[in-house]
Amino acid sequence: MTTVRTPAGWPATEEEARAVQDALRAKVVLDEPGPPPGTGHVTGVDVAYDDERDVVVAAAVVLDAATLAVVAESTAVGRVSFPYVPGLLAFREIPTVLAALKALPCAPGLVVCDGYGRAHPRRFGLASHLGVLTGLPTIGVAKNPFTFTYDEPAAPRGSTAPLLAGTEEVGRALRTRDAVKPVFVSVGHRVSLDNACAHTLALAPAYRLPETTRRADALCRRALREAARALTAD
DNA sequence: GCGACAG
DNA sequence: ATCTTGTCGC
Repeated sequence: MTTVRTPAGWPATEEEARAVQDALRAKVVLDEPGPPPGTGHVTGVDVAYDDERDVVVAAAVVLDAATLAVVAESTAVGRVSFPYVPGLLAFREIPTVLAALKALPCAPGLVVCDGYGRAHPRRFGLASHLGVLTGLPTIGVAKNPFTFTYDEPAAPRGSTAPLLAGTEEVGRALRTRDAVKPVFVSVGHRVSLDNACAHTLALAPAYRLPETTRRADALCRRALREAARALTAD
């Protein structure tokens, strides 16, 4: 597991962090469809915390998009680089996630993030931020609607409803299982919203959450437990 | 001003 | 995110 520290010049205040988002937002690419679902690699990234010990662990798990088989995985440990502030989640997760992505032995392909992309107060959530920093196609799949509104999608798996900021569609509520609470999909970087939803559905054949997030979540939790055990052992 | 608020 | 046992159901 690779170790990272907070990058020099990392925002120290909420005001600085918002300024970074406002500056980087112009670099987001929204006019590319992105890779076709079911081809190449799809990579899930997730993070687990131990605020008590000031430890954060990120995991990246690469799947074969056609079979959903695990192709490669990596983890990285770091220090908590920012407190949790709604709208500024990226500053808490990104340094360690970047390290995990860099530690992968192969190309990540499409990156699936836990959280939002365009569905964000300043249209620059975690997935957008990670996309701009890496140049990779990214999408966000969140478990909650944040502050946005939506009408309940129809009951069958595959049904969608717009996720709205006022009248602007910033993402989509996507039903991945019949009659089960939808997930909330938004575009990160270099992927269309239609394609982001198609990928998410293809990645969730059996459970509400995409296999990418499930795998990354399980891996970073296990790695965090092991890291905490190592710190306690001495 | 107050509360809500991805993880 | 994280704290946490059993339990109902396929």
